[in-house]
Amino acid sequence: MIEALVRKLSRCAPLSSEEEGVVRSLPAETCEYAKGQVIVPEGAAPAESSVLLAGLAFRYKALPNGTRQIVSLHIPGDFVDLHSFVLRPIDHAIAAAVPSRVAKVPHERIAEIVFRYPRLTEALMWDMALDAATHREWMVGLGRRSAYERIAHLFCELYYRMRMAGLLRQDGFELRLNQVELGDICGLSSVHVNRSLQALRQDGLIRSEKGRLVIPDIARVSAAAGFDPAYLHLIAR
Amino acid sequence: MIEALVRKLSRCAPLSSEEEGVVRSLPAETCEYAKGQVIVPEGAAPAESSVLLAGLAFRYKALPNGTRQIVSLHIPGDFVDLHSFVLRPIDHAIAAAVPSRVAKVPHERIAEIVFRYPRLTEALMWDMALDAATHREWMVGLGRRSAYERIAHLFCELYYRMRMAGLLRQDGFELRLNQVELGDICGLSSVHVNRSLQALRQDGLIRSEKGRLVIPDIARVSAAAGFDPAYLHLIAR
DNA sequence: CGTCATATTGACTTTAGTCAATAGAAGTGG
DNA sequence: CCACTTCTATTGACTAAAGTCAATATGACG
Repeated sequence: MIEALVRKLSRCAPLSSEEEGVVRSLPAETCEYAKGQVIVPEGAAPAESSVLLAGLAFRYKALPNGTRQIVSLHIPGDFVDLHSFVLRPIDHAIAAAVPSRVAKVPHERIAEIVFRYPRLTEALMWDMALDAATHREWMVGLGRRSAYERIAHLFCELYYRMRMAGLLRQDGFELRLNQVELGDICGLSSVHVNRSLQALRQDGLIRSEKGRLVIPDIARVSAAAGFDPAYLHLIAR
Repeated sequence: MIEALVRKLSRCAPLSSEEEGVVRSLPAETCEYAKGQVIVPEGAAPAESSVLLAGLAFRYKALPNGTRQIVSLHIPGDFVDLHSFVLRPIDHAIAAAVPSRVAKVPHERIAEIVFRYPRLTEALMWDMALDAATHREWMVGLGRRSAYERIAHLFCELYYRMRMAGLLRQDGFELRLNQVELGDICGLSSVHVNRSLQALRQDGLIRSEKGRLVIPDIARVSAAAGFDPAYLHLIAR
């Protein structure tokens, strides 16, 4: 399912069929990871970057006091650590949130792109920039939004990203994150996540089915969260 | 003072003198901005990226409720919005914190680099990646550190960045940010910033002189903040 | 000397965290 | 399919961190 990456990169600019072929031929191998397994440990200097093909992965930084902050969440089609091509060692760990399949792209292949395919290089830069834009939106949530809004905002973001990746199924998508993990994303304790989720359900904004999150009215949740999808640079699909 | 950018980019990999020349010739013009002036408004799609030559600038996102979150702070030598080359419109505003001089680099010049100078392209990608790494460290602070630690951490980061840029003067540096701005960086109210600063001073970790911040013992502040400079990718100077 | 911005303080409120117990659900081996 | 373990969710009682509001200083500057 490297196609998801091809589609994502073509959101930067339409790719020629040659360029698409280059992207398709990037993976050297694919690896499977179990739920909770570390894909790249913090401080490692991998010789390849990972593309998530299936599952759900996140990047996090562990603190000396035993807590951690999850700094990004990745769905299929995401280049999880493209930046490790230029910035090593990496400043965070990467782990699988659920059983996941990952394609490994050797850094030499990326170097080749930078040498020979400027338009594709721009697409890679675009992907890095999109990642950073998402970081910024998360910072806003962590710094200035209430617990309720943070969680609602995260769900809105995932709703649109899942939709873009073709993973939305009648107003809902698979999401197997527990409340501790949601807390590590939103900078909250799991107890407070629990209470905020209850409030969101009470208000009819979300419905949780086993491993699935349903958002019956995305406009209402967006309003509650102060969510504006502009930073995701979506395109009509 | 485009030299600061040349030096910064060569932290990725040594640049040839030709490549250095290319960087030096990037700016098309330089602009002056007054304290508080907006350099690029949120939602704009500039045709050039800004390099800070002198002063202090920050990027921020404004929220509907009137608050804002500052998402990055820039010192001379920083490419403030390199990403606007590939990701437009920009998702945040850029403003001068103090009177500042900014060089404008037309995006065509960057495109030229991507077409003809792969090693320099990698250096630009490195700069983008470094920006994102800083975003991530800020996320950790916003999500998981106390007010006291957040402020101490910010000061540690600035200490090392200033030192790298050659702007450190006997354990201190110029820093003209008021407590409201510090609050917008750290996700705190100005009142709480005030109290945390008092605690930091009380503990002998910092000293504030008019427009200057002095850190007599960086090791002690680093310990208090849980600061590890690895994410800044410093090099020996 | 007065004005404006900024810093400081006190009193009080709110949000979110902590701790500990209980309840549910999911998965496992027999 | 059942008993059992284990993880996850939920609840209550209490604490602590940070926010709010409003008043008062302080300081830079024209």
